[in-house]
Amino acid sequence: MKIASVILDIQTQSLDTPYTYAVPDDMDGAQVGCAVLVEFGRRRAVGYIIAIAEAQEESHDAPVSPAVRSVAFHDESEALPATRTDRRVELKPLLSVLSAPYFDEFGARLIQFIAHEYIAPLSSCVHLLTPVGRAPKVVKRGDEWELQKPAKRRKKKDAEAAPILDDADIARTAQQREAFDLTEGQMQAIQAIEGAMAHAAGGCVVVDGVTGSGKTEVYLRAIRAALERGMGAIVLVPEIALTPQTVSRFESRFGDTVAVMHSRMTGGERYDQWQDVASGRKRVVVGARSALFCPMERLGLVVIDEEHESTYKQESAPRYHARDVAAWMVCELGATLVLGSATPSIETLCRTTYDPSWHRVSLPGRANGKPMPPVRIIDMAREFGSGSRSMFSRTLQEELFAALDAGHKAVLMLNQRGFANFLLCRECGYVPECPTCSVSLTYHERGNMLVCHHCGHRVPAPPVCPACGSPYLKKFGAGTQRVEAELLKLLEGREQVRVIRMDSDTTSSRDAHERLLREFAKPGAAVLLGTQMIAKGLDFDEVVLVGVINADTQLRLPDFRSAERTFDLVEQVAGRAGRGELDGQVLVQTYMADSVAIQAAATYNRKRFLSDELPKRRMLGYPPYMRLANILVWGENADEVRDVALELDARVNEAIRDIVGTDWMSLGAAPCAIERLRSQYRWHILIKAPRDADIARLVEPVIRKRRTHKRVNVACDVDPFSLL
DNA sequence: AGCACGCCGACT
DNA sequence: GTCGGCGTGCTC
Repeated sequence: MKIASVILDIQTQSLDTPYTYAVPDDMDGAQVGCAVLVEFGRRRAVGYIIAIAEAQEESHDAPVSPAVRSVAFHDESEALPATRTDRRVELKPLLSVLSAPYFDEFGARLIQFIAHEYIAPLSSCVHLLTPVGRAPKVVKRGDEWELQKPAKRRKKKDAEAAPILDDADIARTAQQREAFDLTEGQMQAIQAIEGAMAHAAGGCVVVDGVTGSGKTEVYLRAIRAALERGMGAIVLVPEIALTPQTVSRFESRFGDTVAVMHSRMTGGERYDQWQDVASGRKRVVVGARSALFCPMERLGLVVIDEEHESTYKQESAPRYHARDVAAWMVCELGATLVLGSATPSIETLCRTTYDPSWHRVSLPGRANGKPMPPVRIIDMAREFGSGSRSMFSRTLQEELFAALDAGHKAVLMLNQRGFANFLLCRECGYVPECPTCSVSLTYHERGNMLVCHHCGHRVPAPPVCPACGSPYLKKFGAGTQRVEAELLKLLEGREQVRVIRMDSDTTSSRDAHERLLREFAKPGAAVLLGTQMIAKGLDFDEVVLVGVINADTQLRLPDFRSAERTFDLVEQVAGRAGRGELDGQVLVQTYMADSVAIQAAATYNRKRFLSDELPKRRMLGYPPYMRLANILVWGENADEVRDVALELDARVNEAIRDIVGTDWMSLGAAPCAIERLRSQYRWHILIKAPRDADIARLVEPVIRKRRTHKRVNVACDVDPFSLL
């Protein structure tokens, strides 16, 4: 008889462990990766098989067999005392198989790796590998348990008839489409990648190339090399860079073997792509973070573009980092990882210095041989001192007019959406705050509203101070709407200049992003004004001027990565200028003109930035020298949240003392920087561990072995990106 | 999560 | 004497 290890699709901490079921002898198709229907207690549940094994029959004369279940999949035999539950002889049988396998043995190991590494529920990790919205469910109808199977989706006939092409054939076609003028750096990068592929030892190549250095061409050739070896490839790009522009570069090289996966597609569209990958019709996947988990056979290459981007870290369970999961996957599979960026993360740069299987190849020049545009820092404090009150410095105004009058384009970036940061009463100092979050509300010109950027709460802006009745409510700080308004005033008399605003308010509809960029791309003078979402990927030859309105908003955040993010942002946005024949220039306005992050970025001097930043990180015990884990505690009741946090803090300190020792430390329980979010009070406990530490070894027992509290939630963010 | 078992208060 | 409150514990 066979037995199956099953993860139940019930989202509860106390049930988040594999259960063992008997596979009936006459049941067909029960394999690893299948969804199955099981009986669990008095109810029914959907589960997923993560292992199948032959049951080891115990000797028949033993009156009470010590449990068939201890044929364990995990070695629990020595750890478990002989309790009453261990005497169970009968395993319940699987009731039925609900699907073809969603994943294989490797997928099952991947699920368990992520659950352990990120201390995440197994069931949430299973769903990384199941197609969205296609998984079966059971629901209670009255007192009956009813199975809901998603309707079978009919595929377009032509797609179904499409032949499965040979990887080598696709590679040959792709090779014919290649133009043969690579730079020295590109050739070195491709050599390094092919070398890593030949070793098949899970190597990583960091393609450290300035913007415009031709990283995409390197990816395309690496993919071709993978296909030549009969291997598939996955390319991850940040969600916002997943434009038709990007995708078409891959499609024009590899044709219709390219699948695209991102969150704006409908469930059905994504399922079609998922099916095409599973069936082998698509051998190249381009997608956002979650595309890493598509059912690719013989995966040989993972490319992560803009590797430093925070979008690769999932901010809800399982809180995995796609780069780090990909690194594990390629190691296990003997595949190759390629990380590309103009500004690789400090962790990645550091790893190339100590991990012999990680290599860095630098592409120091642009593919077209043009120099990087000069960057000028404009000290806004001095500007204000000399009498200028505008958010556009005089230099920026002059250069903007010059560029636009010549019929060229400009990009202006700032960090803040909305119109103003906040309202402030000049008589009593009152600042309107969100009723459910501990942050001030942002003023939006459209509809005269106050909006919370964390929970979306909206109220009409009060005409007078709600606290004292004073009419003197001043709008402080500049958002995209306000800059747009001022810009339009500045451009009076230049009506032919198009102004396009791009922020999350104007790009919320399905194809808005693309439509706005197309509008900007039309011939003639235009200004693209936007938040950070315009800092990367944008590639328009006619952009001669890039202006950063406020380069330091990021720098002021109480976050250990703020300097790195500022450096990255300025470097990335600078790369938008002068990409074509025309010379470009970059103007960076800041009130912190002396900061090393901004000065180093303006001179493209990463070495200088690192020599300032690394000693600080080392001294304060932050990555890349230490690993972080942030235990989050939240709930409606402030006292209960605090009590749970303090209790966990005690457990953490015990565990550090008893399990790991003095090279770990905890900063103790403290309220989060944003103390309240969506009516939930929030505390956290920050743990610092050695860089190569197994975080879960300490934190997992603390989190999983605790009695669950009805009104207080606990989660752990391993390798957090932000500590807010 | 969902359901049973279990031991104490007010009702057909 | 039963109905039912939600505390505790178990589910392969």
